[in-house]
Amino acid sequence: MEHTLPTPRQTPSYLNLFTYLTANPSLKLSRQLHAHIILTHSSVSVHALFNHLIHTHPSSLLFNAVIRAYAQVGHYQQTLKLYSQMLSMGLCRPHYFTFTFPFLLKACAGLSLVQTGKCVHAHCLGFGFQRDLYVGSSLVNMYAKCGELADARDLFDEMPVRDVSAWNAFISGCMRSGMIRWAEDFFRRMERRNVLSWTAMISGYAQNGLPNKALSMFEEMSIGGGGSGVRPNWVTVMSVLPACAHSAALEQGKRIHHYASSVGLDRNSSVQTALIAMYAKCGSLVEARHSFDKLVPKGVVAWNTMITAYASHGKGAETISTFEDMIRAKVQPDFITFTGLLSGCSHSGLVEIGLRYFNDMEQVYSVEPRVEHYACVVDLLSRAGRLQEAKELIDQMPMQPSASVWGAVLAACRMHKNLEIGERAAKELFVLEPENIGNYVLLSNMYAEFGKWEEVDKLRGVVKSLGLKKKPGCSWTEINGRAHLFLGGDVLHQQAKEIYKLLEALPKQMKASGYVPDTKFALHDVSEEEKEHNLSTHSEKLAIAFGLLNTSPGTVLRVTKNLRICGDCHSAIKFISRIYDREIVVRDVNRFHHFQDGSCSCGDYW
DNA sequence: CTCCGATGAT
Repeated sequence: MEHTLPTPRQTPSYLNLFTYLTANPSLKLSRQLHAHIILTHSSVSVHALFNHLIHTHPSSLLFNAVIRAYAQVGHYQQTLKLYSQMLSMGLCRPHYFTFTFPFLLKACAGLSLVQTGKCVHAHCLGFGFQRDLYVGSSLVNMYAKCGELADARDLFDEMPVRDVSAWNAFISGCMRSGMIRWAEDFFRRMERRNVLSWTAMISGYAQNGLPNKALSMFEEMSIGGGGSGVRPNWVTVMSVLPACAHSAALEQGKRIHHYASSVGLDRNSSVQTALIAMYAKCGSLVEARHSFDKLVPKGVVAWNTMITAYASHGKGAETISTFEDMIRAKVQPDFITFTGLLSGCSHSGLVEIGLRYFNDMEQVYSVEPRVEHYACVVDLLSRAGRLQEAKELIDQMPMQPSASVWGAVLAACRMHKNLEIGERAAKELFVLEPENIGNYVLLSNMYAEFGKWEEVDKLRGVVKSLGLKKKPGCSWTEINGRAHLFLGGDVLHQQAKEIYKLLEALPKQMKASGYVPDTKFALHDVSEEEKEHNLSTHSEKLAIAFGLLNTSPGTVLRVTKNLRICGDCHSAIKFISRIYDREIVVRDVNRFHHFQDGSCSCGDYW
């Protein structure tokens, strides 16, 4: 009769477990220990037990069993440590290694330890496993995951037989290293593709900033791949949702949600978590919250997602109350929880509360502050205009300030028109990340605001000599499931005439109700009149005008911009929301703005 | 036994 370990509700005393396992030496140890690690979510008792067993019944079978168990639950350091311990005890019966090497290589791959991986590779050769299919796939995977694509390729070519896993391993390694073309090439050359092949491509596209390719690949898989019997699984769905989130493709996200429900994949908690994030990033906090409420039990990632969602939408009170709910639910926060919480305080101007959480995070919540948290607090102080305190905090940091820290200072200096500290921050940034165009643009914009055109020219020269290119601003909006993209000053659009007509009428209407265009956001040294015109053609305005023209009254407009929203546009959109009686949700690189009845959810604090 | 894996700030 098959013996089973007790469930966690009846967690055995250590002695019982020990007696139980030592009394049954013929039991399938791997399965038993594996089950125990999973059920108790802890390897502590197993580890202690193992140490006793190894002194009473030392055998390579026991080592292999535990190595396998640790590898399968992702405790890779333990996996590798046990292997070397085993060798040092003189236990190396080769025939047990058949199943061990793939696990060791998985551990090396997971930890990105290419040197250790090479050692294991040598052992594989030494024990004569170089022609084994699983060892071969595992080696390809190990080298590919560690970024050693040439070695991976050589091993792949040398395999006497290649199954679909070897192809998949190589493809996902290419994607991880950003070698999209190689991945595409191999994917096309495959004779047989399984669900992992498709998912590797989809997640690879999503993670390499090509959300549209990820989405079309998902479509192709669902329609074109359906014929060959490959259906998306929960990993596929979980991987494609960030692509919807990235491109703010709400309609497509809803369709995928619907698909997931129809095949029962929406019961998977990782899928549900990805749905929360997708809805939040597509601008629909209501649906995000709805998915969050349906998810039971909620893990730390789900809580983090909801907290961060509120933070990015500028809902400070909700950010905090969700965090407090999480604590009450006895879920241990992690470092991401605090980046969400602190940035939420920052976006909502809750300076004192944010500082209190920062002080409590280590003592009360046992989360050690990292440089990201300092960046959030520096942002919190700087945004509120407390630049001096921000500088003092930077001086007291226990680690080197990162680019994000100085980046927060620079952005706030622009907001508060502090050229002196801004120049200092920019100087640091030019050393820390000389290739980041954004910093030059930001400083240049500050010089422009101060009318220092010769400094603007100087910086422009620096940017040119470094060979950096300015990112063109663009905005897009989704109508009937199709995205419509606009560049600043776009005149090529089919409806350009109507769009410009609508926008040209705006200044008059606005001036009549007391609005003054803020030309400091037009950053070229040209006449005031021209500056006004430049402003009227910013991509976010074009996208909104297009939305007004093509949706029925009352429809919420959702616009996404690839850069930070412009200040003049911000005022104009507030105005538009009132005269056209529309709710307008704008997502920029940093956060969401909800415009309604002449005001914005950010309270002009951004 | 190997191949696909969600949440963060600036």
